[in-house]
Amino acid sequence: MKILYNDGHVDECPKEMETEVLRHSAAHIMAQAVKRLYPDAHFAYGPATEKGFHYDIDTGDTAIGEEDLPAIEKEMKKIVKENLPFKVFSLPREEAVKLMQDRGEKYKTEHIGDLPEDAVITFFQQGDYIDMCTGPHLTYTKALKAFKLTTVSGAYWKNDQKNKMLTRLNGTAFLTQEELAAYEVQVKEAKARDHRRIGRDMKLFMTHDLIGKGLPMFLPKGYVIWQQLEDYIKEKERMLGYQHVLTPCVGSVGLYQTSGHWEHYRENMFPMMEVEGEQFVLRPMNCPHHMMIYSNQPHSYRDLPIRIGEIAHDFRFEPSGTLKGIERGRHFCQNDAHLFVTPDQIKDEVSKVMNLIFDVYKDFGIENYRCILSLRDPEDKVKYHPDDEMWDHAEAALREVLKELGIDFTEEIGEAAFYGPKLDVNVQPAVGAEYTLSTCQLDFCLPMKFQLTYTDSDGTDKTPVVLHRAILGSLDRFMAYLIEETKGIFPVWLAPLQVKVLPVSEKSLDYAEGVYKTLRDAGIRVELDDRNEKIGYKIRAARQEDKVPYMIVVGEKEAADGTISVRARATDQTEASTVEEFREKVLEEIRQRVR
RNA sequence: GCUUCUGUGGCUCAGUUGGUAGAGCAACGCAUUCGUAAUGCGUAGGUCGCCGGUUCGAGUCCGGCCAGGAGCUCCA
Repeated sequence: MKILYNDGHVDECPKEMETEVLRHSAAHIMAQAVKRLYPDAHFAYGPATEKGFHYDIDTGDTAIGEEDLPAIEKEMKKIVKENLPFKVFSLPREEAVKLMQDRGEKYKTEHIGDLPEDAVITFFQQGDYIDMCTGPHLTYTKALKAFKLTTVSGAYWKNDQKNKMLTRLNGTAFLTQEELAAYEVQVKEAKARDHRRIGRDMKLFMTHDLIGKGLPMFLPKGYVIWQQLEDYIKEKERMLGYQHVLTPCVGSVGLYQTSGHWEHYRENMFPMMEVEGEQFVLRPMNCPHHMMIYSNQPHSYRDLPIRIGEIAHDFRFEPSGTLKGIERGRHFCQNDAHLFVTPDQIKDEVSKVMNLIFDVYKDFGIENYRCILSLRDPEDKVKYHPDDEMWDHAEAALREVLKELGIDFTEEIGEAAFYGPKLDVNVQPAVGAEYTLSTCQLDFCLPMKFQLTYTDSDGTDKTPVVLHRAILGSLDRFMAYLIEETKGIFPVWLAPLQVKVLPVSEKSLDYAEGVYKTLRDAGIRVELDDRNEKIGYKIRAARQEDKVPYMIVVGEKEAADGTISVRARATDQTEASTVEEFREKVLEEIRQRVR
């Protein structure tokens, strides 16, 4: 594939750049089509993305909706067929500004103003459409062979909420029709994996208007998984010296004024309520409560580190547009803990937290994640606790530990908590943007605000350092991720239903009941399908609806020789066993948490 | 919150240019007692998200609200 660079030369495109160039050119061709159909449209940014391309457009008074996409797509096909050549030219700044102004491109004009003084301003043109752009691009429009417009959404100009909301037209393009078709299949499969769909189909959780938006409720089967996760992580934490507490979901406004949350995050909290002249809020996080637990009694340096953990209910007034099933709600349950440590224990404790995170990921088979060191924006003195020395120290400490542990990470400016830097572990869900699963945060700030102390070896009072950390993040979100990773086919120890007993006919019902009771009494989550249906039907239901790991088929044959026929969901293989053997096997799998 | 799209029985969907609702699966009943991915027949179930408007008449047109999807912003 030949491509045109902004210095005018044409060259063979490096393989790894082909799709990106293609998509970027597709964005230009889409813009050209839009300009033909909507002459008053003004264009902002139109990049290639990981999944396709988009262009942000100010459509003036005429709205472009999804129903308009076919017409735009048709016009694009026409442009492709016209096989227009891409041309490139550059202009001095003044002339560039004039060209864009003359064409009514106010966003492009503004963009020129943001470019550095010495920037070479280049334009790509196909037919009568001219776009300010650094390229490179295709050489002819006919090279765009496989594309599709997908959705219309909105995006703020320069991604700033204070700016105008533009119309974002989204599409995707591939080198071949086959790749495009494969992509469409993949999108369909991702939708089928969406935790919201599986959660409803498998009756794991529900929502209802009368309860309120962003407030999912866990149903019996979903709560089974929840409880397993809770037991699992608490056990891990106990082994590492954590102590668990229970604190209320409400706190006084004064508590959050002390912590600084009231000043920094009041907008994201449910509104204050007043009773008997006292003011309270639903808590959005647990740090202040745990600070108060620490300060309940004096501490010696010998007591540290102290690790306070809680499976804690929190409430945050998330904007309605950000809510997403159990991945992000207005109520959620954090796997939270605060570690109170001396300065020279920081490294050791951070590395223990990171090891715990990776240990847990290994247990669940989570492999696709990335680590981010979230730093403050030094310019932003409002959002972040103003103490540069503290910040430099904390950020350096965290960075050093990560390097020592050999963890790959990227740094992101302006992503820190107001009280300190974070190490976030992010994952990509089936549908939508990536999110943080686990976090470890270093905090020199809140211990000061709460005047926490410990007595050091020299008899003086010192301020402890606090590590905030969440391993499963919120149980809700972790469960959402697990649902999507497993497609609802959970390992035995997590499965809401572990075994289903399927009698071949009512003749073998008595024997089936005996098998059922043996397993139930051993603590195995088992159901008996005593419906008057054929065995094929019951297997289909157990597979598709329950996604149960083990199906036990019993008929007259089994009843006669006292065996059971075990069919594994994972392999669809059947093997004979005795109920006692099977019971021990399953119990062992549960104990071992076999994946 | 913003832009945009969507909203028909538990689920998946049909419903032509406005004339007072259909299917499959699930549920229930009857028959069948049947060996590893759907036995047959039958019954019931919806004032088409809610409210208002236009019209002789609205699931179908218009407005508002609610909820959901996609994305943007945000996520202590």
